[in-house]
Amino acid sequence: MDSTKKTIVEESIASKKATINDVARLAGVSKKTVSRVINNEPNVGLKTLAKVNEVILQLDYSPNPQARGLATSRSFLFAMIYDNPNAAYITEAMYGALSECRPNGYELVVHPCDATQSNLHDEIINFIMHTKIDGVILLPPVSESDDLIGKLRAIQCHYVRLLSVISDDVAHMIHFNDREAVADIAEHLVGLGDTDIGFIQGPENSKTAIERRDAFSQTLQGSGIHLPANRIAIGANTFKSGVECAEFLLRAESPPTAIFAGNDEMAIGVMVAAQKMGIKIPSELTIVGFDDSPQASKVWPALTTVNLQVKEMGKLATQKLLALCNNNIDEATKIKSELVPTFVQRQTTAVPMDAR
Amino acid sequence: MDSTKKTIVEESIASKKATINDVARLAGVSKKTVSRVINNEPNVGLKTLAKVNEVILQLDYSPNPQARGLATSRSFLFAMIYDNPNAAYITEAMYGALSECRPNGYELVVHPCDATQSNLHDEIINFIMHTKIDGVILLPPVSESDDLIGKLRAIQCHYVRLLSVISDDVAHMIHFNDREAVADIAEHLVGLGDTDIGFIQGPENSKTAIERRDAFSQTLQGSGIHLPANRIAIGANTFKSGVECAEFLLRAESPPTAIFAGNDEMAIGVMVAAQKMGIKIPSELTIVGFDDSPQASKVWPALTTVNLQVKEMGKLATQKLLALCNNNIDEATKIKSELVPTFVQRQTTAVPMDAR
DNA sequence: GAACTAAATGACACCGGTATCATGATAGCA
DNA sequence: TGCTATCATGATACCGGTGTCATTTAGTTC
Repeated sequence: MDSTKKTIVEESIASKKATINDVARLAGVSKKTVSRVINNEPNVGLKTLAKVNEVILQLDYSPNPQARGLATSRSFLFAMIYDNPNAAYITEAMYGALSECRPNGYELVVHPCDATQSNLHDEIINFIMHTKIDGVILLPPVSESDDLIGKLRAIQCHYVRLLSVISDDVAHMIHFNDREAVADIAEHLVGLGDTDIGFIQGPENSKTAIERRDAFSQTLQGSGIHLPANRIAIGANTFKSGVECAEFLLRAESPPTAIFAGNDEMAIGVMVAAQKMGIKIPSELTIVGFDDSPQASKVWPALTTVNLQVKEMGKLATQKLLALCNNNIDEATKIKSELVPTFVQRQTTAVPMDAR
Repeated sequence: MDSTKKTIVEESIASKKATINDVARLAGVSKKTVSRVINNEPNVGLKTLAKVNEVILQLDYSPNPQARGLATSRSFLFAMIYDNPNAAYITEAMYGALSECRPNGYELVVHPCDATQSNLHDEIINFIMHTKIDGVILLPPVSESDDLIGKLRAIQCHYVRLLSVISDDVAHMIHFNDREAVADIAEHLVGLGDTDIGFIQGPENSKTAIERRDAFSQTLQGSGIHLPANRIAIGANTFKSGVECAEFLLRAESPPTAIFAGNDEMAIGVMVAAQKMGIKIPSELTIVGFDDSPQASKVWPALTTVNLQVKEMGKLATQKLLALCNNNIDEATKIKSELVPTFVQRQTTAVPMDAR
């Protein structure tokens, strides 16, 4: 009764969300003038500006996104498109993106997809056409497809891709310098005194995976260490493949003293495989991962890895997207587009060779 | 040159997204009739129906969501609101929700939030008002707040909450039967022969955490086992607090032989703490978690836990939300609203007491 | 075949913004 | 003082759908 009454009152208050006409009437101007104020258009008198802003505040007015979208054929929606099993990676990127979306009146729609799907690209294009998404952020590995980018260009959809290899102009890309990070790892291992090192790479069709392998091999080469083919195992960036590849490498007659896995998932697989086989970490086997996933610091011993700064990437990508949507390509170009991952030393590389 | 030309042509083709007027003209009917067809309204002639559908297919027409939204004051957007550090939980829930959103023409917006923020609820309400979100899915623990629900009701926003404790009508809630799952765990431990058991609970202000503790304590009681206060440690559902609580419990003069942690994060913390202290799992310490997070199967030994079926919850919640948005409360009520988590035995509980 | 009912369809206003263009006001300058 | 040039503002059409209500068409009934 009392509560019912209160609810009704509250509803009636809440539901009377103010429109631009309400603001215009109360401020004694036309709705076009209110529109000017909302969009920071020039040529509004100072007194008018103040009055309109006052009324906007008073009515807690905010423009109807649907109406605005209809008039301008925009949706004020960005989408994050990913095909990536790493939940932490995704949520981090989302946090970063949202930190820029919200203050600029955009919302973020999620669009996970299945890379094995044959018509994947068309499905994505369809999604964008039907929802009128203003721009998309592409996470690796789906960001690596130039075919998809071509289709996005064709429908004039703004995009920014997160990539480990430079393959677009800087206005449309955030690039994390994998080579440099991988070099750090190689040098770290060399510094520990390891000379017989195993490597577990990601899938063959991933540019990132190949890039990491080549950078690793080349840096080792620079220190006079050769990475032979039988020390390379090809995984699928999954925990299970990490276990399998580790078993393969560690079952060799004289196994390597260190293993670098192309991502944390696989590195943790290596740890589990080693522990099952009774191999002590790090005194008998040094392990390095890549990603700094949350699990890396939640295993024992804690995993040495590389932090990709995914949140920061999501943030920068969104800044670029916002610039692109305002047709300000210059600005999009100026925004930082390269991040250097940071090396994170933990316990899996804690014992130098001469102390083992 | 050639490529430029091609791009322009593609653009011109792509940009001429058909409108309802195009369909109407080509089908020789009024746009209102097309609207009827789109919305499955009754009273459309069979021949007309066929013709319109044919043209729709031919033009690859789909209605403009902004225009539709403006006319009906809907946005065709759902939001997932969460304040939960567990990335896997979130992405699973998202997958489940999306599997229902997409076929029904809805998109999913993400809205993480910060529980420590003082004006959290108002911020959420603001978000919904400004974006005209049609309905929200609330993940725990933010789903536990009745204050927030009251505010949602006041602005007439549809919602469905994921909860471990029944505290709403079934049309607005998916309930996972924690008590039953916790009872399974308690019985499992008793079955192993453990009688001295430690418990790490989540934060005091979480209903779920309290629920789990009470259910655990009561089930043990039923088997004649008492859970004394000094065997209970209060954590924060985080890895770090799991480590700390484990250290507290295991440093006792005669430590428990088994520990049940209120979630996997903390359970993995227990594992790391035990391993640091040189305690063997499971031969010297039995451990059980709760959540079946991806990590649970990626630690060694693999963690015994409980699978909450989060994806399924996201799916069911969205089904209810769709029904609610169609003002079909009956249907929303009928959709399954209770899930029984499934017990997942792995290696951390592999050795019965008499074999230790 | 007239009268009546129900089904099928269309005309038109409307949702809440933006874009275009016209108009009024103000200031600068000859 | 008169005449522009520029700034400030408003009138009105429009974006692409949906809701209301009037109208046409087809089907019954007697």
